[in-house]
Amino acid sequence: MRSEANALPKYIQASETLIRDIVAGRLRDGERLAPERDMAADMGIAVGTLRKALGELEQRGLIERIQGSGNYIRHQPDTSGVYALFRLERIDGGGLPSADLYEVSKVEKPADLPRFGSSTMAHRIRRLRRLSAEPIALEEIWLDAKWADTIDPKRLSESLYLFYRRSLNLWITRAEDRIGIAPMPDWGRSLGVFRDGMAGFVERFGETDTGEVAEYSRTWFNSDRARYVSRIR
Amino acid sequence: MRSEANALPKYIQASETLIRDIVAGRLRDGERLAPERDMAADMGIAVGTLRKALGELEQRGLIERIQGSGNYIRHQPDTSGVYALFRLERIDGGGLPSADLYEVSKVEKPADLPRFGSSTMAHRIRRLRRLSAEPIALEEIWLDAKWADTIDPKRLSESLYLFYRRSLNLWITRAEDRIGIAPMPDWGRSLGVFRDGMAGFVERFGETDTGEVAEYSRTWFNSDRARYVSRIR
DNA sequence: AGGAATTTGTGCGTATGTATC
DNA sequence: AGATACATACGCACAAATTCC
Repeated sequence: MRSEANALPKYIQASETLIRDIVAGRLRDGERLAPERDMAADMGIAVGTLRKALGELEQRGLIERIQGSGNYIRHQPDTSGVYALFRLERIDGGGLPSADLYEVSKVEKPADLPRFGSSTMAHRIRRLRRLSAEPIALEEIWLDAKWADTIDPKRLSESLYLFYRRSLNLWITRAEDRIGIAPMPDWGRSLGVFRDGMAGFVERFGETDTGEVAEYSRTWFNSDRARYVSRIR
Repeated sequence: MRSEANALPKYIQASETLIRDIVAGRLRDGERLAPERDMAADMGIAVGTLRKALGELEQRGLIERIQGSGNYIRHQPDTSGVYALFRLERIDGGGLPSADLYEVSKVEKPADLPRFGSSTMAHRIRRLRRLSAEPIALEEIWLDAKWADTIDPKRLSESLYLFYRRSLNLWITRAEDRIGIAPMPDWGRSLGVFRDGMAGFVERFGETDTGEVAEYSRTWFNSDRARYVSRIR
């Protein structure tokens, strides 16, 4: 029973409203939501419909539902949120991620680059990755030129995905990583990440909500100091 | 409203009944289930309750629900379902997984093994992993002895996780993988997986629904032939 | 081709169980 | 122990997609 033709189901409208409120920061981490009956009344929908929406949020890990207590926001914007896509950690556990910018340039996509995106040009970003100050990886990101004419290196100080969202309105929501072994790249010598020899190697294809591949990146990490972590399900 | 004290919710009873029927093969792949109203009547529960159970099955990928048509079994016992946790693929893409059993033994957990599970003993399973017949990895699985007194190698022919479920009633639903580089193990020489040198290395902690770590495994894979793939979000 | 029958999807309201405060 | 709040369960009505005749 939909109020308007062609409208999305109410439970999806409700969940998307709540998701926007959470990621926009209007609802803060740890905060308790209003009781389900009150929220449902406010939104003009039935409790069962709202509960279906809350179920979606729970699945995404945005809220925790505790019987007899309430529904609580679970959203750490600076760890799980922005760094959700960063999968390297120190062998001795954890570590706070940071990055030194090393190069930003706009170039023709080289022939040996995997195909992605629609433009023939791409921005190439090279960074030195650190975990708790220790250099652990070299990173080379290729951003399809479709998403930006130019990139101001001054604005790249923080998380790259944060920059994508804030400055380019580009939301990378999915990624496919392929992990293997490869020799470290020429441009990375003398940066103190590796002594020599082989490195852990991560290829990433970053996708938007629509499945478009906007970004391709390669990361070489020192497997003596760091490893790639994947949590499944 | 539960018919008996301490009983599981009806929707969980219903979903578990259906799951058993599917994995036991009583319901075959592609088969259409009876209409929801009929099934609910047969099981003596309300349609909404049954639908919640069917939602669980859909999430696990065991059925496909098509509006206006019906609910269909989707269960490829040896591909997507059981191998959902297998993350290696050939560099040239895909490949059908199989395994040769190499050793099964019950041993005291060595001191250098990471801590997991409650028992001091563990079953050690060593396998050669293939993708489309080509050897690509060595695998060493440590299953906490809590879950089985003995393991019959004859029953280990197929998927390990299928064996866990069917024979041990153990459901591995989550895992944490850590990927790096390591030298291949001594016991793996002469199995034709590697020429020499370093291998991709995957450590896995397999968890049950309750978060208990039941299994720890190490996999060494030939990075010339295979890579680890992680799809995010 | 088209309409009727079938089947799943959405939405509502209500009653009761159970965990938390 | 009582109040509050989420969880389970039921039944019904209508919408939307598919199938059948």
